[in-house]
Amino acid sequence: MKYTTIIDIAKELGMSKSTVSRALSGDAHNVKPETMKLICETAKRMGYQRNEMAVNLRHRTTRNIGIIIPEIVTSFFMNYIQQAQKELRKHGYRTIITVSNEDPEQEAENLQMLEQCRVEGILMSVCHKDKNALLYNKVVRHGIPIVFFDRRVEGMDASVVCIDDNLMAFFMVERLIRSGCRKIVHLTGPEHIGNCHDRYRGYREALEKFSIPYDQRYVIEGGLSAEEGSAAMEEFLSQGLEFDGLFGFTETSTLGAKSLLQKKHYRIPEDVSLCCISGTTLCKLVHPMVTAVEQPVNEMATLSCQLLLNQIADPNAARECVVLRGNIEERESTLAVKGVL
Amino acid sequence: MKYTTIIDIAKELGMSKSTVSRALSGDAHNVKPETMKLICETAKRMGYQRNEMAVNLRHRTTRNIGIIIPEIVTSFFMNYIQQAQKELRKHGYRTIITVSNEDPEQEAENLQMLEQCRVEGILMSVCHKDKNALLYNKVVRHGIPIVFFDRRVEGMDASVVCIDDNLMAFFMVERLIRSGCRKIVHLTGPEHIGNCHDRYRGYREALEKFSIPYDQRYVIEGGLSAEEGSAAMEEFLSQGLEFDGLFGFTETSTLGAKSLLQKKHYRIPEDVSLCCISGTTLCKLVHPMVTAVEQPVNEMATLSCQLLLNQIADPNAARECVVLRGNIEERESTLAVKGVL
DNA sequence: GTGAAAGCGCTAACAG
DNA sequence: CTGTTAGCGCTTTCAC
Repeated sequence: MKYTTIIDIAKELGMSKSTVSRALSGDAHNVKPETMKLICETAKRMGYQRNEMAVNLRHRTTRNIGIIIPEIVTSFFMNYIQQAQKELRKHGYRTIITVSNEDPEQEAENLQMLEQCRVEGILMSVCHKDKNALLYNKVVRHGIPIVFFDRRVEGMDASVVCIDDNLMAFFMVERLIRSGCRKIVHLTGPEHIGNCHDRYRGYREALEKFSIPYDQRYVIEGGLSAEEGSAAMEEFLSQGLEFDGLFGFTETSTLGAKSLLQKKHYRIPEDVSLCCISGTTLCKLVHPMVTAVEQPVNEMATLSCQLLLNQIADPNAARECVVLRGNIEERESTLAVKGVL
Repeated sequence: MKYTTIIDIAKELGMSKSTVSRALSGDAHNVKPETMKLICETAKRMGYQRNEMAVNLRHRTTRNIGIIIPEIVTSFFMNYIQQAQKELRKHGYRTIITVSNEDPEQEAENLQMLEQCRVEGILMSVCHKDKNALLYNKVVRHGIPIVFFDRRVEGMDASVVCIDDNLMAFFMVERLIRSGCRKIVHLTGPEHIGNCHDRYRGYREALEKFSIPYDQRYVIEGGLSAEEGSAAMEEFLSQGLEFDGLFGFTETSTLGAKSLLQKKHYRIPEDVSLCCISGTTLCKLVHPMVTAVEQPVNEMATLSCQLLLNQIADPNAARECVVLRGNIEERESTLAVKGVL
């Protein structure tokens, strides 16, 4: 397998590789139209494919952007990537996607790999709120701009795009309360994810607003996945406490909890008792049992790409911290029942 | 932003760049241990990051594998990527992921981009059963092995890993029939996706086995997404035909159809009336209303990676066509109701 | 409008 | 064990 090079083309046509290079990079100003046409045609005929490595090496720039996400099971990040890729491609950038699997070490490896591929900027959602913080700073100081999205990370010299977790959580819990819930379980997320602290605060603030006493037995770590959510719910149930509402951390863990409740033949007031913050299609499918805040994932992607590109264009551009607001999804109840657990 | 090069290190230590290169690539056999140590330390101190472009250019090989998938909304492909990436990384390969958005033109672009990045092989799930077939062949003939997965494509000189759509569909529909369904709607997929023909055949064969007359009004194109599935269901309902079961093409479109039925206050026999073939967590979450064949996505990923690596190692390795079998998921019914529509 | 030559950062013979 | 040299494929001055 031998790729055709500009030298092959030059030989074939008996001219210098410079001319071929010029023609192939569309420098109409410096090559006769007929030569141009001739070269392009033979290039096509010979199946020429420009070697990006060589170009990059020569140019000392790659048009590569790295994306680092913590997981791939949630559709949120998929949607993000989809949109970001679209946006970046428009500006002639390729994307290299890497997944850290919620593991800081793997994240560090990914970061290094991206540096070795000489990406010009990085879009990143961290897997731990501070474990790799020094590393991020090192990369940024080295001149590779990073834009953080979705997951909070503190004290970085970088732009951030995220949603107002605290406020959204407050809204959600407030809704539960207004619809009659008083004993609300809160499935939090893993301690190392910054956002869950903000949501927890929102939960407490909402309770406080309505003078509902806080009981820490109602707060339980529910992980990220459905399995974890389900297990956490089981753990909660084992305490034998009464409850009438649930506010979960991820959509998936919330659904996991719900499916456990169903298995145990709990009757759930379908339209209000569960809620979570998400950015996914999942909610929309899983019939109207979950009241959710929809994360504005497209906006997040577009914005973070823009911030990154700005910073690539002008390294001294001001860092920005954009806090987006989610859309609370009102969804009609299909089931008439609205009992208690 | 200037990256440290081996020359910088060589200068710093007053030795030749070859020695530095040797040390940094761990050639312990040809460099004195102390020099080795010295070099590695200064490299670290100076923040050296090997330039992959240069290495690739020199080596004339990239350790890059391209992945082309048609869409990113279904979790199936996400799971696939996750597993494939893990597998390939184990063997020292990077992955470049591209999404075609079900658009053959974009797929062609992706293919070209991957060639320009000199990937050593491609894992590919096509977006159209024949539109780019010539192109695929061209790439393969040029010496870049492709392994196709999940989506069928005919007449390629390449390995394929897929599931037995025909048989799985037959199983599913048979189950519906055995549980009492007689008027089964079939939401097929887009015509250009090869798999849906196999599933359609399975549907017909099952009907035939039980001597249930085929009525083409019960077969309707349901697209891929929830929205499409929902719209298709609406279209079906407008015909005013009775039905008591549904066999969908994708999990998402099936769920879309279900959510429409719910909105219209249909009562669905929760545990048997709907079914689809999928490879996702979605099914598991969406309480036990969908009987599904679980696509063995991990197996598919592992296998296709292996086939690809084999072919990279030995271009003349025989092409294989592996047909996997899905697992029919038995799921307990949580709702006691089991009425008719 | 075209060609000659230098060099991006690295590796791999070939000498010593 | 280490240094010298050539060259991967391409772009880009600088001449002509």
